[in-house]
Amino acid sequence: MSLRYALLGLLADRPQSGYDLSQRFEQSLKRYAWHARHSQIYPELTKLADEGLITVVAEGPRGRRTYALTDAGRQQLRDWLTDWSALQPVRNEFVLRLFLMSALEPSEAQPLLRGISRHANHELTELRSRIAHAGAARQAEGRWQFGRLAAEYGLRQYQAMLEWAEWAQAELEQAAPDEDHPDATSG
Amino acid sequence: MSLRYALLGLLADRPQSGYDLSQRFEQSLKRYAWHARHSQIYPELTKLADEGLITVVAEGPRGRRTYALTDAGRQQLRDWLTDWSALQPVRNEFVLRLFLMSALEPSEAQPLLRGISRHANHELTELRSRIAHAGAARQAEGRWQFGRLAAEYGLRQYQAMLEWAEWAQAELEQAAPDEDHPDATSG
DNA sequence: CGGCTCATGTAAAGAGTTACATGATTTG
DNA sequence: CAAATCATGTAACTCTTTACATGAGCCG
Repeated sequence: MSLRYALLGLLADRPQSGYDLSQRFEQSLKRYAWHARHSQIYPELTKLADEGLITVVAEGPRGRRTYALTDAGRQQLRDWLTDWSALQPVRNEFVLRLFLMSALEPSEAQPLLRGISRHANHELTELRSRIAHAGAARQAEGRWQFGRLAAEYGLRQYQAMLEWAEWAQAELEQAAPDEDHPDATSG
Repeated sequence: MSLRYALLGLLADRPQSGYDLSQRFEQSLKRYAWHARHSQIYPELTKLADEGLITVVAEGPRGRRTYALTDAGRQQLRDWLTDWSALQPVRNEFVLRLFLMSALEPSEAQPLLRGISRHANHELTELRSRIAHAGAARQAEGRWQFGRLAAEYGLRQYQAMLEWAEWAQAELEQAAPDEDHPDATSG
C-alpha cells in the first residue's frame, strides 16, 4: 500500500514519468525509506491512472508519458499523510544485524564496528554537502523543499549511528582489549 | 532471506519454540528491525530443520517443539553476520512520510510534528528504563547481552528523532507562526 | 551506424500478510 | 467448566524481486 502513496507523493513534487520516478527511488528514497523497481512502478501507475488519482499530462519520445496528480489524487495523499494510525513496521536489516551481533566473538565484531563508523562518516559527509548545496536554493513562503525534512532526519540518524558505533567499540575495547594494540600497562 | 538469519540469531541466544520466537518478534524485533508472523515462522523452522541448521532438542505439552542451533547453523549465522556486502534496502514508512510531507500545508504538518515529538519522548522513556533495568544483570566476560547493542542504538535513534522533530517545528514556526499561539509582538 | 541510455512492459518466483483452522493446557 | 493462552499449521492473496523482452532516440 505504501508504494502508491510514494508515487503520489513524488508526483506532488512535480509531474514525472515512470522512468523518472524509478530513478528517484534509486537515487534517494532507496537509501533511507523505500525502494521499488520499474516492474512494480509501471503497473501501479496504470492502476492509479485507472482510478483517476493521476493523469497523463504529456507524451514524449520513446512512448514517454508524464503523469501528474489529479485533485482526487492530491486528496488521497493528504489523507494518508495526516493519518499515522496504521504505520507499517520497519524492515531494517542493519538493525537486525545489531540485534544478532551478540552471537559473534568480540574479535569478529570489532572490524564490523569499525566498518560501520567509516560508513556513517561517509554518509554524513555526503548528506552535509547535499544539504549545504540545496541551502543555496532556499525554501520560500513557509514551505519545505522536497526531501529537506528527510535529509535533516538522515543527518541526525547518521550522527546517532556514528556515536553508537564509537560507544560499542569502546565497550568492547574495555571488556576485551584488542591484541593488536595491547595496553601498555600489561606489557 | 533475512528471516532465516533472524531465526538462527534468536536461537543462538537460547533454544526456543516457534511460539517463543513469534513472541520475540512481536515484543522487540518488530519495533526496530524486523517482523514475522507465526504463519511465516513455522514453515521456515521446518525448512531450517530439513537443512540441518537447527534441530529439535525438546518436546513439550501441546506439541511444543524447542529448537536449537546446530554447528552448521551457527556457522551460517556467523558467515552472514560477518558479510555486510549485500544489505537489503531499508523499508521505513515513517521516513517515507517525511520525504513526502512537503506536500502538506504547514498548518497540517504542525500537529504531526508535535505527535512525533511526543512519540519519540515516550519511546525514549521506555528504552531508558529497559536499559537501566537490564543494567542490573550486567554483561560479563566481554560478551554483550542479547539486544543490548540494539537498545543502545534505539536510544540514540530516538534522541535523534526528537531533535529532528524539534528542529522541524522551529523551522515551521519561524516561516509560518502558529495562529493558535500568535506572536505577542504582532498583536 | 554502433553503443548507450531512455522508456516501457510482462511473467514467474519468492517473501510477507490475512484469514481460516484446530486442539491442548492452564487458570480462575 | 469456561475463558484465556499456548501451540501449531495451511491457503489465498498481496507485495516485491528477478528475469525476460522490446524498441526508440541520442551521441560520437
